Amino acid sequence: MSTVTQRRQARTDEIVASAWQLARQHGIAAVSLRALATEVGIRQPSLYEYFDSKHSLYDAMFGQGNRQLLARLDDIELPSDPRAALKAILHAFVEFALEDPTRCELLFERHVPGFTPTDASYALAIEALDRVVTVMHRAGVTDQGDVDCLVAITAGLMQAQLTNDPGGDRWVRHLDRMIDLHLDHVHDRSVS
Amino acid sequence: MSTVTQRRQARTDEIVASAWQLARQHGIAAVSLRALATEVGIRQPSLYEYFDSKHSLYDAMFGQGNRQLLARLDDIELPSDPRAALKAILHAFVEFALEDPTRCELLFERHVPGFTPTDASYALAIEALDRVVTVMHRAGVTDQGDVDCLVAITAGLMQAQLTNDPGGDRWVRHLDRMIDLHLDHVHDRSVS
DNA sequence: GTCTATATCCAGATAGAC
DNA sequence: GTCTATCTGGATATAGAC
Repeated sequence: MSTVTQRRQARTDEIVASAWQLARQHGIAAVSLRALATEVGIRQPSLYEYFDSKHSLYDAMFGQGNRQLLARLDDIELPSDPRAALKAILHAFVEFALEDPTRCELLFERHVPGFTPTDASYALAIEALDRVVTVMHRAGVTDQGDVDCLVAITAGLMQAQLTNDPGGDRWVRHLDRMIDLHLDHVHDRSVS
Repeated sequence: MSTVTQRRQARTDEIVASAWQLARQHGIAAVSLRALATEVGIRQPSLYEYFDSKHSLYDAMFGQGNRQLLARLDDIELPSDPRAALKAILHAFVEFALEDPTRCELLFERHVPGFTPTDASYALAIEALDRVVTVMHRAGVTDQGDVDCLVAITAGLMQAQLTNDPGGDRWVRHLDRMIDLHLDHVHDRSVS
């Protein structure tokens, strides 16, 4: 990679980082290109050297967030016990979501009116979900309905936590219990 | 109530109804006072005769939505069996939410940046939740953690349904099964 | 690649005549 | 109670000089 390309990439990364900072301060939907340019230390039109539109800025943020999620899922060492492995990966997912509510807004909620990720960025989100589903399969959760339920339960606890008590654990502390309950349920059905 | 007051109230209701209509077309956050005035057939500044600010318009919508929810919960005939009653009221809740995604956005999600309901309106939301919790208590769900879980599970299924398949039942069709599973779990614990 | 300047459009809110 | 006119501020995006 040429030095020019490197510099450009570094600048782009810096802009995205500043955008996240603004988003954390005022909400993901309230990021304006004016404020972003000020934050970076350039004039607003100069941003168009790096992003075709505000939409493409959001897409870059969406992609980066999902790459962070994938990296996180890569980092965890999955226990060999399938049930423990499922707990581990779902915990990692929830922890990732809770540690940055703003990132959560962009990645998992619909807080940016009119924004839809490009296919390339969306593929990253699909891949992350796929990894979770794979671990579910290994734990014996093969029925699509059961997968849907477990995903919804995890998301429900996470969402309630984020909305009502960010930083606390009133809801997410029940995650393990809910996973056990559901896995037992799935297992009981398969043997009967 | 005087005729003048009646007329004024009728006009106010009409404005709120038009606001809901616009919200359903373009999203709850995209309601503008200009478009609203056009829809009603008056000029934009005239809206301030009925609402002090856009915030207070949202608050009126929030209050109306919650009053509709309370009316719905009043309407259903609760079975005498506590478990059946819980299923009935949670189904009513979910059905209410799914039949109008836009109303859901304002009542249960955070899709209006900067909007927080007044205490009076928020009290209605609390009352609705209280009614659900009361039925939970009667079904033996007395532990706050269990209440939180059931609420989160219901919301999780509802949210997944709304986001991924509005109008369908891929997620919400599991609601009864999840309620049974959870109630059995609560009961097993209490006898052991 | 960054700038100044500007186009274009939109928003919520207020003043004051009628 | 409704209007016209306007204030004030914001947004994204583009043109073209340097």
